[in-house]
Amino acid sequence: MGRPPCCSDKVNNRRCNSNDEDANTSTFVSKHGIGNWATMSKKSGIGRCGRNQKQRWNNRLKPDLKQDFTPQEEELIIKLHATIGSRWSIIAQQLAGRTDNDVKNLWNTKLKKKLSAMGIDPVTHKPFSQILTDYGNIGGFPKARTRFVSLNRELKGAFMSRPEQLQQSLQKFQNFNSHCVTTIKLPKSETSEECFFSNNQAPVDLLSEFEAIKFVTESSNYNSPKAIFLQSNSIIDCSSSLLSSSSSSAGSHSLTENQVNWSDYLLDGAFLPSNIKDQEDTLTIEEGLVCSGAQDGSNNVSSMEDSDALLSTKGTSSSSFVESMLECENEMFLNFPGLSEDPFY
DNA sequence: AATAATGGCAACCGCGAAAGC
DNA sequence: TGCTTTCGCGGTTGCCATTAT
Repeated sequence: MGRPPCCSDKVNNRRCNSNDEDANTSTFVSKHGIGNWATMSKKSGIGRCGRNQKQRWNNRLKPDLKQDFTPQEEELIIKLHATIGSRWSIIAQQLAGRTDNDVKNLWNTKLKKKLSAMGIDPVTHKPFSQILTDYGNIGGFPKARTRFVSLNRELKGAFMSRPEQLQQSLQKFQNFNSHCVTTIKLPKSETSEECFFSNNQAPVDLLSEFEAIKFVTESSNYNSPKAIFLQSNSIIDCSSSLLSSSSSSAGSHSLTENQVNWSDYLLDGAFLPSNIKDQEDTLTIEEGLVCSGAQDGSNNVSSMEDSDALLSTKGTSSSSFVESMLECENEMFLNFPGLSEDPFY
């Protein structure tokens, strides 16, 4: 009847680990490899729960574990967290030699505070001011938000267990994306597709694909066409150091190669002041590209002055754009029926 | 110098899904 | 098919070192 119990003896679940235990575990693993930890616990005679032994091995004893996080890794963690939330195991798999526990601890002890200090909510990756604004405006577009949650639930399985299916889905999405771009008559920059997909790229760059899905999701959110035109360059290209960027405020929009584009850590183009966001839909696609710096394929974001200048000279015809986006959205849900499902059923 | 507060890291624990019988 | 256990994951807690008062 069922498997034998792993460990029910709580007495042995001590919090401390001795060097002897570690050495014993390492010896056992080197001899027998990694397998049934409950069995290992018994055979090794350590007297610790197999589950704890495994945890100890994975988190501390494994030979390929690294010590300190680099600024690039920190940035990647922030970016991935902004996209998929606290899926530490998935995030950790993108960082060689890192454990989910390490990533989680880094986030809780360092990165969360860092973002908060920058005025960015580490949960939503929006500025606190934006959250306060939203708080007074509850009831916006729950449909789009629900879809994003649904996406997150599906991501793990899609990325971790069915790579071939993922490639197929990505190809489908790429076709859809191309069609969508054509539909809304988007002047396609040479790098725009490469940013999100590469047909020959293997293995799949997880961050890029997350960005792509985020791209679709944002496209279905009616509030920010800006996000559609932002280039999704590699995080490594984006900046060199989060640590050295304390001087780059949220309002900084003119970036050099080594500066952090803090809007990358936000969702839904949240840095835009509400008065700009409200008028944003009135931009034409071409002007949107100009605003986002996408026309030249660079990662630079144009200055607020530029945006203001454009906004001040624009008309108010937004219906064609909205219709285009709705059309794209409908087609997207035809291609990806799962997106329309309620995440809790 | 003593004590309290804080921060960082490692381990613990509960839950849900998967797997074995 | 149902029960039981394992496994993976993520949130929480405990411990220790450092800093502040």
